Amino acid sequence: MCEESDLKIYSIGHEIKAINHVMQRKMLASATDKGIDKVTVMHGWIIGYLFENKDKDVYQKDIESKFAISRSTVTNILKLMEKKGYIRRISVDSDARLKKLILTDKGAEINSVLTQTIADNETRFNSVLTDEERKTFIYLIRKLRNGLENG
Amino acid sequence: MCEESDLKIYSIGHEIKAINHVMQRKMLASATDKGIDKVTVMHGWIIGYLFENKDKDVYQKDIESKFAISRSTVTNILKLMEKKGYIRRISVDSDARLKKLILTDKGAEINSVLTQTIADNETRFNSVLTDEERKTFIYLIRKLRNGLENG
DNA sequence: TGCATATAGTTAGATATAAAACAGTTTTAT
DNA sequence: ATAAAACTGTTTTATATCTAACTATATGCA
Repeated sequence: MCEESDLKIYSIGHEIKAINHVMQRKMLASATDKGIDKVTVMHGWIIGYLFENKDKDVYQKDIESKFAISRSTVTNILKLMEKKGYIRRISVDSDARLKKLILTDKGAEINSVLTQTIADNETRFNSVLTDEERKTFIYLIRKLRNGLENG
Repeated sequence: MCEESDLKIYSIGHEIKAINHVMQRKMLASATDKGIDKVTVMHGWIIGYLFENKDKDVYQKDIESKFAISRSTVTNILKLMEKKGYIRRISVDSDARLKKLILTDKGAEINSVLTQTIADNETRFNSVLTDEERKTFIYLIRKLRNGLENG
């Protein structure tokens, strides 16, 4: 039970926060370089997702499941993104409950500027660990969560 | 580059959130059972830390480094905890910059009720994985972070 | 047809979180 | 001695996050 191998939840949380933080810094640097809005990592991911799926219908609920955030968080984030002019949220006739998400020109511009940075981040994130290590890591974090949930 | 072994930061974040969530639920259940305030996981950790170190001087900056949260977040959390009556924050003569943290009786009572739940959480968290797996996990998450930071 | 249930999204309230700018206080170096 | 630098904590501003209660709509079944 030595300090080194004792696992604290807040320590893991800290590593994750640090990882996010590095990504955020790189995105801010790119945005400043290119003279575009400084967007958060999550905004960047959502913009990228909408760009990739611009030929399909994407609704708020899809963001919820894709990024595993609560419904109300989705509302908040997307409202803010709309206010900043990156997306529009449009009611559709087929189902009045849904709001379809459309990337604006401004959103698309941000995507084109940040795509490389985000891709670099993802690539680096996936190249730091070997394939084997990455599989192990995913296995372990899921085991941890399941073990805790079913305990 | 198949979906299964592709590592997304938000996926990891999601696992961590889920883990925290399980702990939070268990703490709320305990608090309801015993008729005490419902405290957050972080409040529980801080209360436990102050109880363990009640013979030592603990300042706000110690919370900052112990739990790896920013200075302003520490201010917010501790102010809230003081408002709820779990702690007091006292200026000391030796150094006017410091605020010493004192666990109140109410804080100590919460500690005595939640200690078992928190310890159970920690124990389970540390028994889900074998020693070997735990070491591997810590190694991998640090490698991930360092690789990203120095890339 | 019509009611119960499920689904999509919003709002309110609470907490967490960080960066930046700030105000004192203490230490260090010259 | 004093000026610069470092340290500790606060405030402001902005964002993220959840739960619970809510509105509105759609679907399914009896």
